[in-house]
Amino acid sequence: MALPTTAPKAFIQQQNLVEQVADYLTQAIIQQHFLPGERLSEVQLSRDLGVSRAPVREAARLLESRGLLISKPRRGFFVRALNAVELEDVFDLRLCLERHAIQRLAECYTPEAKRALEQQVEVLCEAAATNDGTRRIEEDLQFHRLMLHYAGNERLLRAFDDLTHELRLCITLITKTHEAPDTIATSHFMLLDALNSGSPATCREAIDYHIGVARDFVVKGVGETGDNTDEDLFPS
Amino acid sequence: MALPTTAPKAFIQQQNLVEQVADYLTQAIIQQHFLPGERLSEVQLSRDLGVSRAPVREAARLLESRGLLISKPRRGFFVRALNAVELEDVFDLRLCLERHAIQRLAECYTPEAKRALEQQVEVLCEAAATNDGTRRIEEDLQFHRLMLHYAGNERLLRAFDDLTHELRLCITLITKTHEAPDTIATSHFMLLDALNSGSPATCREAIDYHIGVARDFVVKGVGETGDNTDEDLFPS
DNA sequence: AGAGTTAAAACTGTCGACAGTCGGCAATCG
DNA sequence: CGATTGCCGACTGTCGACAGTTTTAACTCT
Repeated sequence: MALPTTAPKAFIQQQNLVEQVADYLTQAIIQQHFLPGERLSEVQLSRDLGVSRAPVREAARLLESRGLLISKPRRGFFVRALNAVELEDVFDLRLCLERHAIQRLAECYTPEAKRALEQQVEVLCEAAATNDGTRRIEEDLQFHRLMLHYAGNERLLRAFDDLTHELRLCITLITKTHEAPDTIATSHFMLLDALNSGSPATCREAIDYHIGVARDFVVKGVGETGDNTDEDLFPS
Repeated sequence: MALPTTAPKAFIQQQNLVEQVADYLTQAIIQQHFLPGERLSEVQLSRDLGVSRAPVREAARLLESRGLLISKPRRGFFVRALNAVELEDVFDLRLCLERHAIQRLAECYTPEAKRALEQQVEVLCEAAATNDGTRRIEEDLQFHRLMLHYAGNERLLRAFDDLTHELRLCITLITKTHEAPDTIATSHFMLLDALNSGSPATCREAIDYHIGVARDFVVKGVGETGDNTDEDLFPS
């Protein structure tokens, strides 16, 4: 009963309508087809997508749990908008998670993990040379995701994934600004070197610097493009 | 699937049906009226609660995002069961979050925060003297929640809340085991002392010790009561 | 003309129903 | 007697509809 390694299920088993709608909404929000604070009409969405409202509602709840949408009772779902404080909080939590992860990883830095991370840095450098801002950011996030993965704590990885959804919420704002490919490369090689050294202190320094740079970059980008400090958008 | 003894209809009167169902399910799961790995039938739940399936489905999705349920396509929702590895991961992430929080808190330890935490320790000590295991644990968690709260990062607090839902999944298993009231008290006074000292190193030591004790306590409790290592319950 | 009031339109929350699918059971075949 | 195949029941995924509420727009009065 052994199946071929390449999953044939992918061809046969079309995924749920809920997941399809969720994917569509996620992409639409990330690509700013729906602007922050904008209200999403269930009926209009279901009409546009050719499905009923039930899958749309469930998909919206899914995205709400991921922090991409906010629901107001009897009002519907709104695209989440991050203000400056929330953005700081997101990066602070990211620092918290990645500090922990890199130190755990340093404790059990297998050759496999080393190889995977080095390969991903190569891919990242390649992407950094292009003009595709979205791809640069995705490959960057993928590198960090790999770090979290090889740190060996699934729950930690899930927390990181939850966070990246919110990151993507505003990160497209800065895809236009072009960070120098060299900077990106060195920045990540520093992390690899720190892992090779095996020193917790060095790892911590490296990740602190790395995320600090990323935070400044995003905060600056959001500040320039116009931040969303409208408090009405964020009911408790 | 035996219906919990508490009258269901009484719950369903006031706010969002979805949230009411979610609260009901949460309580039922925490109080082990639904056992880990057990399947929840949408139709039966909706019949028992006197609502239609839509709110039940949405509530189930909510609980899935909180890690209390797991959905299998075309099969339905199952009560999440934590195996030993996942439990370790949960406590590792908790350590990560609380380490960060207590150090942030030490940086901005206002009198208000100090007072609130001291008061909560009093409440906790009072609860520790009783035989109400659930209340002991809730007051304990509330103390830690306050720490996270006064650390001043809403997103960090949310991550912690997400985690506590999973903690409660298995924590009731040990409500019977009775930790000495003195131990609980000293354990938390240590944290207050560390915060008063203002030393990051001391804070870190205190929280490491504190959570280490809690982890050992829970892991031991789960090990005794019978762990759920059934891999079938955890599809990717 | 502007502010307040009221009526209509649109939308969300909830419901019951239908169809496709999954798991189990029995009958059949080797 | 064991394995396989076809069938049956139960359940999930999805849909369209109704009721209550919110928003919008028209309308009246000053």
